[in-house]
Amino acid sequence: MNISTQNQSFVYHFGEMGSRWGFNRTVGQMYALLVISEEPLNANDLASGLSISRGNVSMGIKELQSWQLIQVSHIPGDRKEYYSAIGSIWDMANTVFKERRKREIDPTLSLLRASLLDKPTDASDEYAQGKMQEIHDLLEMVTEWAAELQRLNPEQLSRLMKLGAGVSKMLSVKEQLFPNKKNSDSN
Amino acid sequence: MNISTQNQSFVYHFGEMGSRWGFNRTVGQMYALLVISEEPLNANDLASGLSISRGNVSMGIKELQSWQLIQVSHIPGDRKEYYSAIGSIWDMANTVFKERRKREIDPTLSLLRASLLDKPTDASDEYAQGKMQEIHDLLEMVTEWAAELQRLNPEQLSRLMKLGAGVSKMLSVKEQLFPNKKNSDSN
DNA sequence: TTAAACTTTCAGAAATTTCTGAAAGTTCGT
DNA sequence: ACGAACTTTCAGAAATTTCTGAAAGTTTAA
Repeated sequence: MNISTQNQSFVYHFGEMGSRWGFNRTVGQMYALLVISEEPLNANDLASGLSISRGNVSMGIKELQSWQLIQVSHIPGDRKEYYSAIGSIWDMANTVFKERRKREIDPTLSLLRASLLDKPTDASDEYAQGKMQEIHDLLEMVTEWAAELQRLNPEQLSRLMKLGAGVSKMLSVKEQLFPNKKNSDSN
Repeated sequence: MNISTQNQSFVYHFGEMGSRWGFNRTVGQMYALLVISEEPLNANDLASGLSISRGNVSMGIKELQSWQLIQVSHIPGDRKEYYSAIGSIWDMANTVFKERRKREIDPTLSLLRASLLDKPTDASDEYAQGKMQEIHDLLEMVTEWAAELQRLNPEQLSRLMKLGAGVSKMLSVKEQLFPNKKNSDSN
């Protein structure tokens, strides 16, 4: 298998960026290749397409599976496994978000919660705990919100985003329609 | 300088996580330490507090400055530079978001735009471009939206997030109040 | 202008991550 | 039960990233 020059730069770039998104270069490249190819690919296709070893492909597939980003299929009369990217781009984004939350935010939240249970022993500990509390509250709010948003379907989400700046206008409309309890945050 | 055991785990954890957020372990630790310490710290404090070399601290500071996350100050009669985390936790989150967008999303968007200008040479190129277009549109929408949200002040943002699931209800209210052009996206 | 007090730089060392390829494991048809 | 066709594993090699510490650079005061 070889990749058209047009797609080469996409695959390569995805490799570079992939590493920032939590997986390594080859895994990023593998995923990019699977996303842009209409037909499912087998492990040898990936290895030859990206000029990497068969063993590396095997590990990469395992990784992509742990991210729930790819799907296995079979071709009658062929014993190889064929892989393809799962679902739409929205699904992909959703999955990556959820997965990163699980890997990056959740452990931090646990740690912060645990730290906040300790009694501060002096003024500087107290200051530190204050900051930790702030970080905790922010992370918690953001993750909860993200979870809410992920429950919307792409269509709703898309509409919401297209509101853009309108969102703040909407906020004030909402406040006027349903003026509820006072809004005195400690922020 | 040494760090209380209570804070040790926070600093260490931030180091581990930091690497996922785009900077390396030591830079993450340095930042964590600066965030939770009320008084500004000098380079030696950081080096001894984290048991790392003075040179490493210097590089870390440069990195944190490029992220615009820290501030320099001075103490009368002392020639050392003292560093502290800039602004509130909200500012920090904002800065990290903006910075990551610049480093991770923007280059991808450019690449995708460039790729989309090429004429596809065959059916598989065409399929690939379709996918790239989808990714492009998604990234563009999300970044634009993120930029909008960042323009809100923390208070507004916080109110918006606390709406939680209410956001979808609000969406439909808004549609009823201002039913405008039909909503026929190509998604 | 000199020297003390600091900061930065950067070559090479150390640590970490990723990759290869041979060997071991699995599955399937006969 | 065997062997062909595949996949996975994993020890060590290669590549990459991070860190150290000595040397060079900068700033300030006198």
